[in-house]
Amino acid sequence: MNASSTPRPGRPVRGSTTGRSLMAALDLFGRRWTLRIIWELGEEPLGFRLLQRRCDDMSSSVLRQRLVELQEVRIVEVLDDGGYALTSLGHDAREALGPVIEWSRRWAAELADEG
Amino acid sequence: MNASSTPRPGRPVRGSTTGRSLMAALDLFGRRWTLRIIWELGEEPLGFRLLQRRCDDMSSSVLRQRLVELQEVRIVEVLDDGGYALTSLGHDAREALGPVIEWSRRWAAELADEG
DNA sequence: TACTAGTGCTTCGGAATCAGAAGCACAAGA
DNA sequence: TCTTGTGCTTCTGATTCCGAAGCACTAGTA
Repeated sequence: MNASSTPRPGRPVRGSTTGRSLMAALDLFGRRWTLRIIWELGEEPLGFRLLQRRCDDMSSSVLRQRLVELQEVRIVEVLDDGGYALTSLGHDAREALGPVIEWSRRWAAELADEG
Repeated sequence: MNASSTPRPGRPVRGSTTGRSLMAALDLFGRRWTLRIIWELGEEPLGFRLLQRRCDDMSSSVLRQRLVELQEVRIVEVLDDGGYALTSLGHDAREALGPVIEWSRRWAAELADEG
């Protein structure tokens, strides 16, 4: 794990010299499974293995990596009982994903017209 | 390029496309540079090399790959003059990203409090 | 006292993906 | 003709991801 590779606003991001917060967010979200993890955790706090199952049995090594990254940037936190949960910031992020979900329905409908 | 590997919302199953279309979207967006490309193309249509520059000089091979994928799922189209542009569906997707941008600002502010 | 089953997490080899330099064919301008 | 810029491909090495295996620990069961 290279901790310093986690994209953060205010600092240069992978392939970026500007460090604009949006680019940091796009980089963070543009990593496999991160969006999905945020989505699944939004429903309810989950333990490691259960969360893994919800994410189509993604590999445990990557899941662990993502969880560390998301903790570093305060989107995910560990509860007293050891479970993983979204922080308030994390919940905001998930809510911000709402329109994306609506869009994906329209997208699905449009693509279905052609097969 | 394996064309069939591009995530698409599944065909309607038992009258509902809801669950799977979101997962397909999360998978599609969870690929490096995809979100960024949609974002940059939202400003205006761009040629290949200019788009590449806007995306922090990402590698041309990956850019080409992403553009093919995004064309397959009707988010990006090629104009008569050869430039790349978002389709109307693509513009909708970019607009759906609006709340994510607002969120990223709050995220930046909160993370700045600690360093 | 086992024994079992579940947990969070790590390790590691191979597979898939990405990065980035190089270069090709083409077009427009000087 | 010579240059410059374009879209795009190909190639090699680096990075990332996958996934099976297994470890240490806990809770329950007998």
